[in-house]
Amino acid sequence: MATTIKDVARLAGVSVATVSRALNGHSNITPRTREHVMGVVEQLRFVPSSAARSMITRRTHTVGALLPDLHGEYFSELIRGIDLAARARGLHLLVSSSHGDAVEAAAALRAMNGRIDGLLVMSPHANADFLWGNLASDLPAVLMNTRVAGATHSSFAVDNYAGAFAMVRHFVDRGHRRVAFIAGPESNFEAQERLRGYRAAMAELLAEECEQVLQGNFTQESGFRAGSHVVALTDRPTAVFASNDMMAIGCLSALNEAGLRVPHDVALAGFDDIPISRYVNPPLTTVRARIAELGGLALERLASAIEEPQRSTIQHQTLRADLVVRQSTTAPVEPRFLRPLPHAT
Amino acid sequence: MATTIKDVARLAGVSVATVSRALNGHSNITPRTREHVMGVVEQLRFVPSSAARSMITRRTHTVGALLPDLHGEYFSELIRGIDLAARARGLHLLVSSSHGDAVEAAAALRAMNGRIDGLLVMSPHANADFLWGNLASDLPAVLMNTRVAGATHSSFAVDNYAGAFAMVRHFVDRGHRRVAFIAGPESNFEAQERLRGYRAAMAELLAEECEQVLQGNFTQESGFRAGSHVVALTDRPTAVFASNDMMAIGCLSALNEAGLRVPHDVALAGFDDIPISRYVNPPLTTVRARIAELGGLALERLASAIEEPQRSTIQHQTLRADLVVRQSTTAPVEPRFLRPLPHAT
DNA sequence: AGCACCCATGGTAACGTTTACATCAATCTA
DNA sequence: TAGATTGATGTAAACGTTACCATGGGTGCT
Repeated sequence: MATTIKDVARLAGVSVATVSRALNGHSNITPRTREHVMGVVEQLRFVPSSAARSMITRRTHTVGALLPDLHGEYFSELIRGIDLAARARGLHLLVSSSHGDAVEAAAALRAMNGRIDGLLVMSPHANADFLWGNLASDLPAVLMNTRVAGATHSSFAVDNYAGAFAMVRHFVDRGHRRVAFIAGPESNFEAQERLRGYRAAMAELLAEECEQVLQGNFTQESGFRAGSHVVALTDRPTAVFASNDMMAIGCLSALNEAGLRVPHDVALAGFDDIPISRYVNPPLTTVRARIAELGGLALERLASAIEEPQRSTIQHQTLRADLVVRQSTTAPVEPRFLRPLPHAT
Repeated sequence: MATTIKDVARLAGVSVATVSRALNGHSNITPRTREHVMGVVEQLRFVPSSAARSMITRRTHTVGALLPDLHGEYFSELIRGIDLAARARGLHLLVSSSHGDAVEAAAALRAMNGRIDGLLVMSPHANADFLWGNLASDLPAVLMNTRVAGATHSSFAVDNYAGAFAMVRHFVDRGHRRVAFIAGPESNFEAQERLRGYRAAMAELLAEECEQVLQGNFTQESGFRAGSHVVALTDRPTAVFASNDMMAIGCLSALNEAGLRVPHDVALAGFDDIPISRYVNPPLTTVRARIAELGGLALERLASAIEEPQRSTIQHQTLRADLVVRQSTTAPVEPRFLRPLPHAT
């Protein structure tokens, strides 16, 4: 049988209220009494039941994270950012991912009800109806890289559109004309935005050229397939812009296997700047999405929305997505002649 | 104000007990009544308070995961495996990571107390004393790749020792004599085991040669540094065995920048077989650790320990770690000759 | 027809905390 | 010195659910 606050009270010779006050650091208690009580708490290795506690305080000190399929460094970065910020705030993190469809995601959301004080959402299934239908109306929530559902929730997003646009501009600046694009999953909001940025840039900067969009789903494997496809094209593009780094790496592998060298034969770029991108060969030009920061900021915002619901207003913040130029798009120089990389941080 | 079971009972014209029975699928209730009640539940969008529920049932339907710093694909794979298995069992997942030291980890553990029905542990700080001192004695726990603390908890582990041994044998079979090793963090149990495997194999298979161990901490960056170091060595090793894939990839990058080609000039291998390993250039020879499977198995075991504590015995299971030979250690062939050139015309 | 039994349902006591309110001693003020 | 004030502590009522026990209407058996 677990020890309860009553056991502590009895052994310490005080009332349960006093124990509670000691535990919660209330001011109206003698330091002497507090020490004494805490001593007994230590002795009994007592830990208050968080269930009972959160039943009455209506706080769980836990936030949920509704995430899409967890794959690759993108998500370990995201979770890392969230977890770090959560720990700093003394919040626990309940993760839920891998929902095949909206029904599953909805079920996951329902199941979280009552277990969490707030919710971070990054889900392809998340739209206005979905959230409205499955979220307790008074549950603070912050959206990440998700289709903004009216103005019902705060949101943070990477500027996928501008990032993609900038990348195309980079290619154009370097003289490329035939720039292919490897798209992400159609249902994914980020993928859509990146595609939109690509299309807009192509239309504006290379009006005479046709856009060329290859299918992909953000996995390395799909990048590999797209890469194989690029190789076989009659009018081969001189540059390939994969809409995330994982696909770029898969694509790179396919190009290499086909004997094409990057950037000599084909320039290649990705999106996200996951940590590994610096270390592939050649180092990958990409757009820095600062995923961990995104997660951290979203959590901070959520935490303050939880702490003072009245003061917090709905805000939408967009994080700059900066171009990170590395060798996969720069001059075809033998690696051995390159200077040490000026590593951007 | 949130709706409670009483509101449902009142509106449905039944007692709270009946509503509870309907919700929990008890048998002693008329289908007709159940339907009626569930109708009202839907109508009111009622979700039972899990705090109140777990207070009386002493079940949270949540498992905790105490993990080390989350970095890279290793952890996204691990979490993915755990999350998938947890979802299948209807369990929630509370993650806690990024603890700088044992004190922080202990605090995290304490804080989880009462919130979880069981715990998965993968932590460099976890040893017998640590667990005994901070874990409620009746909390089921399963260890993953962690120093086995007596026989107090079940555990799952990758056979790091055998995997490392096999990799050295692979190098030796291919004619290498000077095989360097990039170690992981000293405090990390897996790193220790891999190092031990390397040392044993060197002693047994290459008795005349000296082992050569370079420092590392499992990050790409440390692999990069180790790689730079390798380049500068007077008696350069012909093979480098990085004790995880991330470091291998970082090392590869350093070797490339220095103008050394893999596997032509130096053979290179990693450990883990994270998904990206297939897609680097050249594809990385490694040892498959099946991380996601490990996480899934550990969760399954934990779940059954939770469900029938009396029947579950303490077991230690070791997962085979198989060699995966790719091009980073095989014949020095120009990539361009590996496949017939598919001509783009 | 009468009796025993079953089973759906209702009433209510837990579960372990926090918190408003009551109490009481001690100190301060006039 | 008496009354007011402060501040520490105790008492008990919540919080929302489940589980035990009681109840009573219906069914089956003799």
